[in-house]
Parts: sequence; C-alpha cells; structure tokens
Amino acid sequence: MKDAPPPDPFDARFGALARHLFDEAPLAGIWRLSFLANFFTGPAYARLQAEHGLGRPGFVILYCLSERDGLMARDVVQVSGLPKNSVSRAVTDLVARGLVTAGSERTDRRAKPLRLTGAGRALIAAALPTFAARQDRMLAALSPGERAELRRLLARVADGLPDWVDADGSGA
Amino acid sequence: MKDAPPPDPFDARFGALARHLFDEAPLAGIWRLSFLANFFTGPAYARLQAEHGLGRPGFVILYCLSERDGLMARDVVQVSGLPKNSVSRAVTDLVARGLVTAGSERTDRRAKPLRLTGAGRALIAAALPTFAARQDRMLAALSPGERAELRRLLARVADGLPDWVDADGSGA
DNA sequence: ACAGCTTAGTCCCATATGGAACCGTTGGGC
DNA sequence: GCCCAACGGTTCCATATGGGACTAAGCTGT
Repeated sequence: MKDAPPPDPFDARFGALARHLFDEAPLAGIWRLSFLANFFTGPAYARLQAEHGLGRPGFVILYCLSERDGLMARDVVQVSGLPKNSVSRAVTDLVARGLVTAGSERTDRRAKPLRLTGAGRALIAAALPTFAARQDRMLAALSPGERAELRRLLARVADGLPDWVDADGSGA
Repeated sequence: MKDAPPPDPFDARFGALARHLFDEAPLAGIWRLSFLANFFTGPAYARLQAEHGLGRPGFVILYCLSERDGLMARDVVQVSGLPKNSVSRAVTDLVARGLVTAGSERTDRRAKPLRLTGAGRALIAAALPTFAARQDRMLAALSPGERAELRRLLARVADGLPDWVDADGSGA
C-alpha cells in the first residue's frame, strides 16, 4: 500500500526534506556548500580526534605547517578564520606534545615562528590519508573535466569573497 | 623596496598561503568547500545571534519549519546533521520563546510535530534576508550559466554522498 | 625619545557543544 | 499478550569554543 516512493539513496539517507533544501529552498545556494562541508568534516574530525587526539584547530595548524613550515599563529588565523585564542591554545597543546616548536624571531620578539618536529611531521602524514581518501571518494562522483570545472567555479566565487566576507550587511 | 607583490584582494585578505591551500594543497578539494562555507556562515551566524538571539540550531529549525511546517526534531537532525541533543535544547528554547509549538501526535505519543507560531514565522522572515543577501553577493561572482553549472556539479557530488558519509574509512 | 596606535599572543570566563546514558513509547516476532 | 529491539526525545556532564580584556612588543610621527 505504499505510494511507490523510489528508493533514492540520497532521500533515504537524509530524508524527504533534504532534496528540497538542497535544490529549491531560498538558501539552497549556501546550503549546498554548508551541507557538503559539514557532512564531510564532521565524521572526519571525529575520527581524527579518536585516532590522533587532534581537534580541528590542531589539525589545521599541522596541515598548514606541513604546507609551509615556519608560519606564525597569526597566519593560521588569517587563512583559516579560526578565532585566535583557539589557535593559541592549540599551539600550546601541540608544543606540549612535542609536535611543533615555537621559536622566536630575532627581529620581532612577539612573533613565534612555528615548526613541525619529526613527530609532528609523522603525525600529519598519518592523519592526512583519512581526509584525502574521503575527499577522493567525494570527488569520484565527478569526471575529471567536471572536477576541473567545479574547481574553476569555486575559485571564481572565492576571488569575489573579499568583497562580502566582512560585510555585516548593515550598509557599510 | 618591495618586490612588487600585486595587490590581489584575495591574497591581501587571506594571506599568501590562502591561494596555495585553495588551489594545490593535498586537501584543496575539500578545503575549497569548507573555506567558503565557513567564511560565509561565521559572520552570518554571529550577526543572527546579535540581532535575533538565534544560534545555529535555532536558525536551522526555524528555517526548516518555514519550508515544511509540522516537522519533528528527528527530521531536522536527519537533514542537518546536528546532534540530536542540540536540536532538542534549541526546540525547548524556541518553544519557551513562543516561536514554535511542539504538539503531540495521536498515533505516536513520542513524536512532537513542530509548528511555527506567528511570531516564529515573523522572526524567520526577518532573519532570512541577512543570509539571502549574503548568498546573492556570493553568487554574483558567477554568471547565471555558471551558477546553474555549479548547482549541477554540487548536486552530483551530493548524490554520491550516501556512499561515503558514514564510512569511517576503516574498511567497512 | 616619547606618546599613541597597532599587532602577536595569552588569559579569563561565560556559554555552546556533543557523547553517552537514560526514559517512555512503539512495533515486530512468536 | 509478552518480550525486546529500535526509536523519539531529554538529561547529565565533561569539554570545546569564542568574545573581550590584557600584556608585551613594535611601529610612527614629531
């Protein structure tokens, strides 16, 4: 006596509303991005916490350092949007765990250039594949050409970002 | 004596690393999504909190109800990925503020169908434009054709989502 | 050289968050 | 009808989070 609802895996997993919010609702444009980002990162960070005792800020710091060693906390804040006190705390923790060293700049004694230790490098190397594999599975839904196109479109959106990120909408 | 760094607004706002993390780093694929989603929602939710005393779960609930009245907390959890206790708390708060009513289903006394009150409807109507305007500014970087294409690509990724969201990567 | 602004990082504290255990309800098998 | 697993929702509690004030250090102009 069922109305023959086709067993769409997406609807089955996320409910009948999901499609509507994703496709047609007034905030569908941003919902699509947030939805994907949240369902990607949620489980990934949970696993990271369980396996490596790394929270979001800690992971971001290590990841940034693995791409550019010698960054300062300030740089991580700027590029990630994380609150600076969260980054500060996470750095303290990473240093305590021997994953990172906080040196000091001769020219500016406030600044503390961060560097990965061997252990830090090993940890991020061990943690990355979790994310990378998940990312690959996510992008496997697209052809290489589509992936390139998605990348181009998101880059375009990002280039316009400085125009509106900091706008509070109240006129200025 | 500067090395003539071109005044790229994106680099200026997010730092030299930003471009690299967005374009080429190993997790660039997911970073792009998270980066945009976070920089979009962060300020938007901050403003929402300040102006309407609404947190993320509260807003999501009202938004969902404004699209489909009579949902249950369970549905919101399923579609949003928010932890169910957060939703439960937010519902309690919304009911206390007279924005939502939690009825009771005759057929299942556990279930509590949620309905917007007039005040709730007014509040979400007042809060939506903040997000909508921001969304429009974000998408203004793209042509209509590009927006449609972005939408198509993200929908494609979303359709594959059930295959990997719940995978913990440990084999199963 | 010093007054006043900015910036890197830290600290305090109130609040948000989320896992896990829990309660009452329901539905299925027998 | 009875048991038990699954379910919607709530509560408890330990922890994460983030605004805002604060310190220390540099920069700027006069």
